[in-house]
Amino acid sequence: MPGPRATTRPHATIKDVAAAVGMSPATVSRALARPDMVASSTAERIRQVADELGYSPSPQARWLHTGRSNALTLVLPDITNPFFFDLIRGAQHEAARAGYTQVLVDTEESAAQERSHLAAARKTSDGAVLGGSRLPDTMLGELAARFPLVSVNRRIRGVPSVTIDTPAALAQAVDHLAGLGHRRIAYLGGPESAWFDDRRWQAIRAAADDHGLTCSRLGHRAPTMIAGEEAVEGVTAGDLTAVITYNDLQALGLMRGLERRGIAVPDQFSIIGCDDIFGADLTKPTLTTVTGSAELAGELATKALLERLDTGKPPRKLHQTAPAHLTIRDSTAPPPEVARR
Amino acid sequence: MPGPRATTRPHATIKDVAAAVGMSPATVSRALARPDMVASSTAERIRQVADELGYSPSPQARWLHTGRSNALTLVLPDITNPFFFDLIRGAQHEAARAGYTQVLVDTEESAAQERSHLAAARKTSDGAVLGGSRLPDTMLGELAARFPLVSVNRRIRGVPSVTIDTPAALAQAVDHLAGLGHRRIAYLGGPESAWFDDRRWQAIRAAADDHGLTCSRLGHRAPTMIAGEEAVEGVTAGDLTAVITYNDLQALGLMRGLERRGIAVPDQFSIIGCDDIFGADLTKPTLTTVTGSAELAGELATKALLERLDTGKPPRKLHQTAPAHLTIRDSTAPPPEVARR
DNA sequence: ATGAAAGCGCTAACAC
DNA sequence: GTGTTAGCGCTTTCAT
Repeated sequence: MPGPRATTRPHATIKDVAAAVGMSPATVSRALARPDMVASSTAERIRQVADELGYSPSPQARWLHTGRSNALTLVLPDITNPFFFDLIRGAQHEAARAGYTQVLVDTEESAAQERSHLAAARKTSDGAVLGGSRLPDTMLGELAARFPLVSVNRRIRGVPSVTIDTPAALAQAVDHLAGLGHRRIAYLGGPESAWFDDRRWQAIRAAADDHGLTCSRLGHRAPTMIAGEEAVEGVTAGDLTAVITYNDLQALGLMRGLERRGIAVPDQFSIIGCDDIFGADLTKPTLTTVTGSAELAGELATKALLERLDTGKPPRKLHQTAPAHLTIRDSTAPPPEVARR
Repeated sequence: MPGPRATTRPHATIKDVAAAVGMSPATVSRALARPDMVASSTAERIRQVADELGYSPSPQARWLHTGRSNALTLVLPDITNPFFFDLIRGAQHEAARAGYTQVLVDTEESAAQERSHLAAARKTSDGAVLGGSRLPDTMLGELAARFPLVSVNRRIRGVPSVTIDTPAALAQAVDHLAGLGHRRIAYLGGPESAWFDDRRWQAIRAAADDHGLTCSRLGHRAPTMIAGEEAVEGVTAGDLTAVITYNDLQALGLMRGLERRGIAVPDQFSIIGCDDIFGADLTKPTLTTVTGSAELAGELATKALLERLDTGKPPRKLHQTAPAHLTIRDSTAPPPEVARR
């Protein structure tokens, strides 16, 4: 019985090619993988016949021997967050360049999903890049010992990582606000499970201290526009004149929320975001934010992963940093009390 | 010699499990795949041991017999176009639900890359969803005969497809403009290789005719913000009062371009986009545009692909349509001559 | 209900 | 330079 797959004709196999050229499968294998181990004339002939038959070796069968699938997995907490777009593209570029296929999975911010996806990734790919993992450090450390892993924007003992240096740029952001005359600012936090949340807060607070600014922390919020919009109450409750948010999505939401309340940005209130996602320069006012190349981070992470795969050892530079800087746009201005003078 | 992969311990195999429970690999295979073919007590024991050993069958080895990789490929011309984000997520959802892995590839608008990626996809996955293919119809038709394919937003003879019904919504868009009093409108075209470009134009022209509007076609442009911004000249050259663009990216770019020229949207000029991407409601003015669920389209396409895989036959409904509608925001208003009265 | 054995497509020793 | 052979992890007859 033909069965369900009868409609798609099976691929030509190495045997078909071998039969067609009247040689053994081994010779065909060599001709294709290591042409120098074979008479150049036969190599040529085999290549040609393989082409005619549309043959190319099956990655799966090859895997049995080599243990390599030539695929990498990119694990993301939320594909729809624009921040990840460039990361995806950077990683994809680098993977393709090295002849690897990229598998993309979205864990939808769920640690459980991340676990199961990683378990699957172990079987189907040679390694994984984790963009903002939600799993505990210990688990990631253990996993990384058995399965090549590179973490993006989260530093974990024993796990190679690439981190965008947003803390440095956030210090610039505070400088910027201080320079404008702001005295009372705050940080609108991200998810508790986000490794970077605390780092960003520390960087901001330290810089605020340097300038003698009052700086409070406005709890933990989801990294979404909705969450930013909902934060309006907390933001307007005190006597703040500026807020730095965990990410741009929050900043955009907050901006919308303030506008709806009739609070003008930046005249009455300044906002600084983080990530410089698509859309940050489309709003009115455009968003002052921290720009770091997620694309570069994706490239570096994949490169590190590939290095690990090639050498079998952790990459030379275990923890890498990609630069970031403050991009000043229109959502920041002197606070009302200064502007009025 | 240990070799490069010495650091990662190999997975437990079916043999390990078999040895651990003192039974044959065949029984283990059955216990896991068809528990009903095995004594329930042994099935239970095997499952438990497999768990302890962290064993699960290798997809690659399984592929040798079944010819199935349990992976689907999603082929996109440009990952960074926000339009595709929801498509990605919808497809991913559906794939995950059915126990499939999703492989994502970005062809960067290149037909050559698309070809080579599809060739690779044939080996590594069971089928592919094409989001806006740039390949000729004939090639896709032939390929689809050998490899399960579903096309999104492009209808091809013999290839199952899911199309977002933007033409219907664009007719609404023209109605909307006519209702506001516009008499001379235009369509800013997309890439020539985009199947939908002509369809959109036809829909707009037909609707314009119905209303007795003058409607011109403003050539072919890349589906990017830059291209939209560059189109300002052409748009302002005539005596137009409104433009409908191929997609939102162009619309956003055009809006920016007009603003820079001091032309007020919507008071002096109305703009309607297409896709309702992230950012379309962030701009000021917010963008009137055509909203269609790319997520739904991704889901439907993947569902159709899975049906094809399960039954071996083309899906019941070869060509599906996902609804779309006009979302009226702030980038459209009566033209100056009407407003003045 | 379970086991033995063959074989999927390919590669890598090991002959010759 | 090329062929033979064994075997990767798994499923599936075919026996028992």
